[in-house]
Order: sequence, then structure tokens, then C-alpha cells
Amino acid sequence: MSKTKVHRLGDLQLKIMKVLWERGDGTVADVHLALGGGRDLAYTTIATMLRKMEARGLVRHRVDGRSFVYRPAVGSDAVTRGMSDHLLDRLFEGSLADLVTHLLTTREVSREELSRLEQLIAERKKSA
Amino acid sequence: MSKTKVHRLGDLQLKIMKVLWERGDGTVADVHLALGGGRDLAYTTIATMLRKMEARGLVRHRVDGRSFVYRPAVGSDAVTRGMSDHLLDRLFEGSLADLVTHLLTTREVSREELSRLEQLIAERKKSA
DNA sequence: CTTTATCTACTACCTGGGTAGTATTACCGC
DNA sequence: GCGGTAATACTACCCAGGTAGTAGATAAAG
Repeated sequence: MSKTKVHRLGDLQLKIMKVLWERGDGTVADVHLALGGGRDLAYTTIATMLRKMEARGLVRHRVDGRSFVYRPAVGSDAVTRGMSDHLLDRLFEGSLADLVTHLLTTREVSREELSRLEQLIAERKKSA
Repeated sequence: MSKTKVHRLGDLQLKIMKVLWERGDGTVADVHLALGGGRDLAYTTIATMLRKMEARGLVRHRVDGRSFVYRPAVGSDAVTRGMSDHLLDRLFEGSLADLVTHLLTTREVSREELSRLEQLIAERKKSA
């Protein structure tokens, strides 16, 4: 079951995960660089964060020379899903339609996006 | 601009807000009762939370006898929107279609819900 | 071999959510 | 008036995210 509580990732943690998902793996330096390379965040901040994230089971590391190479321990799908579901449940009692309704009425949605959605739903309806 | 940072509400805070949105206002006792009345949460927990929330600008209170009557200081729409947008931006770079795609492919969606969505989009397309 | 750059480890601090006990105040019934 | 009750205020924790400095180890450069 792996109740990893995969929702509730902070902004920074998510950014880090995204880097790792994209690259497959990466050292602290890699991640640091990918996130703007020091202008915003200290190197040690990334290092600390990665260590904390490993303790929480979000990433794993192997040793390469004197560097740690981190790689994701949870898939992007699981996280995305966990967070989406969490929001959906908290705000819309699980109703996808309610969420979409809300987004459609409070957001600017381009005609292209609407068409894309239409197609998605048609597709889904067919295969269900 | 009112940078109230209306996203990032904790679970309990959201529950409390929901009670207040529904009732219009309420005392600590009202909220406490609405949330199960002590089986889960201590009375003082709600009181503390409401005080903290007032400090953050989420609710306001007026005095009625010796009781505080709290009422929402932010609308449910603003919060819902703030949180949805936050997630949308963090996970899907703002693409509504991507979010829906994800939800459609990872969730069970009933045929009824699909039809509802279809209708929503058609409606929206017309009025845009 | 010594200096320097590069790693990780450790520690510390701040913020905010969550939880609740204890203290104090004030009203209400007798 | 007095005791109980119900209300807020205060204080204190714990946890997790975020941020970063400092220390210690080690490899690379000279």
C-alpha cells in the first residue's frame, strides 16, 4: 500500500522532484544549477532539502566518488495524482465535474483548450 | 492587490472555513459542534485555530455577550480559486487541459460525470 | 606537500499548521 | 455572595517545510 503521504509536497520539494524526474537523477550541484544556480537558493539549502526528502522516502541516493547522486523514489504520476486527489477531496468532495465547473467559470479558458477538453472527454467516453 | 496568500490552507482551517461559509457565522462552540463536537478535536483547539486564523486575516469576529461570533473574511470562491490555481500552476504549469487529462486517466469517472462535463464545456463554448 | 575547492553532516532558526492544557474572567443560578 | 460553568487568553509543544551557516572530510591543483 505504501502510505507514503505523497500529497503535501512543498513548493521547493516539488521543484526538486521535477528536476529529478526530468533528468532521471542528479547531484546536489545538478539540482542547484537547474533551479537557478545560487541566485535564489543556497547550495546547502538544496543539500539539506534532499537529505530531508530522503528521510521521508521521496528520493534515494547512491554514492559516486565523493558525490551523492539522487534519484526519485516516487513517480511523478503518484505525486501528481496524490496532490490532485487531495485537493479534489478537500475542496470539491471528490467531484471532478465541480472542479472543472469552478475552473471554467473563474478562469480564462481559450477556445483551443475548450476544444481539447471536448476531445478528451469524447475519447474517454468511448473507451469507458 | 490583497496578497492574502489565500492558497495554502490547512485541512482543519479549511474545515472551519467551510462551516463558517455555510452558516454565515458562528461561535467557537458552533464550529466545534459542527466538526463532530469533541470526539476528534478539543474545544480549545478550535478556539486557538480561530484566533490564529483571525491574525492571518481569514476570519473576523464581533462580540456577542461574552462570546465571539466569527465570520469569514475571505470568500469561498477566492479560497477555492486560490488553491486550485496554486495546484494548477505547480503541477500543470497552468494548463487546465493537462489537469483534466490527468484526472480523467487516473480516476474512475462515471458516465454521468462525463456527460456533465461535456455539457459544461459546450455551454462555456457557446458563451465565450 | 600544502592550499584550495567541493562534498556531506550537523546545527540552528523561522514560519505556520495543528493540538491542547491551564489560567483567568465573567456570567448565571441558587 | 458563592460555586459552577462557559468563554477567551496565554503558553507550550510537535511536526514539517524552508533556509542557510559552519564544521569536517577529501580530492584536486599547484
